[in-house]
Amino acid sequence: MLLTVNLKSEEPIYLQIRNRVVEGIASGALREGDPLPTVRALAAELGVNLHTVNKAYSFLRIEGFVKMMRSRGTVVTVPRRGRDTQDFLDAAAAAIKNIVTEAITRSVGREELTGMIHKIYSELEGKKK
Amino acid sequence: MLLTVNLKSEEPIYLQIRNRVVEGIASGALREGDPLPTVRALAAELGVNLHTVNKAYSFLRIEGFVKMMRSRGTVVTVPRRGRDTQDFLDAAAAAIKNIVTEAITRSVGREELTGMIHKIYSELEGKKK
DNA sequence: TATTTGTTATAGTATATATATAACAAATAA
DNA sequence: TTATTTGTTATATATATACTATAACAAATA
Repeated sequence: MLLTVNLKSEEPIYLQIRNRVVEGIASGALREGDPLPTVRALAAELGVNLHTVNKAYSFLRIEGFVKMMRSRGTVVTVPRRGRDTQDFLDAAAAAIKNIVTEAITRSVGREELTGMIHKIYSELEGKKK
Repeated sequence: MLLTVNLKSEEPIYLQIRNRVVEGIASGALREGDPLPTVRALAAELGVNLHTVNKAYSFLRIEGFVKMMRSRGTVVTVPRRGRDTQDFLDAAAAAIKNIVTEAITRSVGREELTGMIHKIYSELEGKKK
């Protein structure tokens, strides 16, 4: 199953679901128009509450990753470059600032961090066949 | 003042304090042995509770950034490479994975992210005179 | 007309963040 | 010795977030 979660993780369940969907889109496993499980079906499959899945899907909708349609279900939508992209870049810059700051205090060089970036790009884009 | 916080931010106050100290160490503004304000003094200066500052300092102590001594105060300690460094690298890899994943879905290239890394390294290391 | 599916509404539990007071313990200062 | 400083511990309260449990509603579909 593509959408799995770790109930013991300190990362909120709804964020784990959200991240799995984004990863699916990034790797090509999920494409424009692909249906996601219904909120009730995924909740039952994961052993969590309906509202937890609904929260994940609602976040994804706000971010432009899915389209929810009552009585029809939820499908994947690949976002185009737009205002959401700028929001992402701002958040990424803030997160990277924290990472780089601590890296410097621990004598971790920039090659080690840029290496992580290249590694994950390769892993995910490699799956896009 | 070096240690400032935004009380309206959604980032917890104790984490803001923690991050300001790490930034101070990264930029060279804070060095091994430098005293930090007492928990009561900084709490009064920022207009927050004593326990909020204590929580920030306690996290910094666990991470190896400060040494707290009852009746003497708290001083900066620059961590050396060790087990804490590996914990940091693991956390950094997880955070970067999330960033890269979303970047791919938004057609943001790796140069844009590695550029952010180089920019912040330069800004912080440039201050070290 | 019945079913499916997202949506909304309450309510309850647990945890995290922050505050407010108070008291304690150890080192230092007077 | 005594008083002060400073970190530490202990309660208690308030708010927000995460998650669960039920129930009902609304719109599209079968």
